[in-house]
Amino acid sequence: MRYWLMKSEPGEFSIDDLERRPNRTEPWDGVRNYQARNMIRDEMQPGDGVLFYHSNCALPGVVGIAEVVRGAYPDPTAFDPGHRHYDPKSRPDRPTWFMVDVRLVRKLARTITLAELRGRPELDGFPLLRRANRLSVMPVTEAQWRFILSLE
DNA sequence: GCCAACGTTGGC
DNA sequence: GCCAACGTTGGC
Repeated sequence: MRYWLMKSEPGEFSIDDLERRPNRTEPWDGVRNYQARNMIRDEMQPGDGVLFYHSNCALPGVVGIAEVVRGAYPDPTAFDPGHRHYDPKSRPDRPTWFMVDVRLVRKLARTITLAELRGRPELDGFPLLRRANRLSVMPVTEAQWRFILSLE
C-alpha cells in the first residue's frame, strides 16, 4: 500500500464536497498531466492512503484523509466534446486519461498548512514543497505521511 | 528537434 | 491581481 497527496481547489471541489457525496466517494476526473496520469494509471491501488490538499485558496494545506477505493479506469470526461476537460486525442478504444475513485476517511481537526510544512527537515525533498511544484498528484512516503499527520 | 509563444498553476 | 515556473503547442 502506498500514500499520495492529491490537490483540489476548494472553489472547485472541497473536502466538504467530498463529505457530501454518496458514500463520501468521488471519481477523481480531470487530471490532464502525464506525470500525474502515470501515477494514477500505473501505481495507485485500492487501499492507498490519500492526503486531501486544498490548493489555490486563502489557506492552502492538508485538510483530510481519503483512500483510493477503485483503481485506474478511463476518464469519461475526456470523451465528451461538451465537457470542459474534453480531449480529442483520448478515445474509448485508446484512452489517454485515467482516474481513480477516492473516498473520504475523515476530515482533519484543522488545516495543516503549507506554511507550517515548509522548512521541516522531515519533509526534505517532498515534491509539494519544491519551488513552483504543479503536480496535482504526488507520492508521499510512509515517514512523510506519519510526520504530516502528527502535526494535526 | 528546436524553441518561442502561450496557457495554466498556485502561492502570495 | 500579480507573476514565476512550468508544460504544451506549433512553426520552421
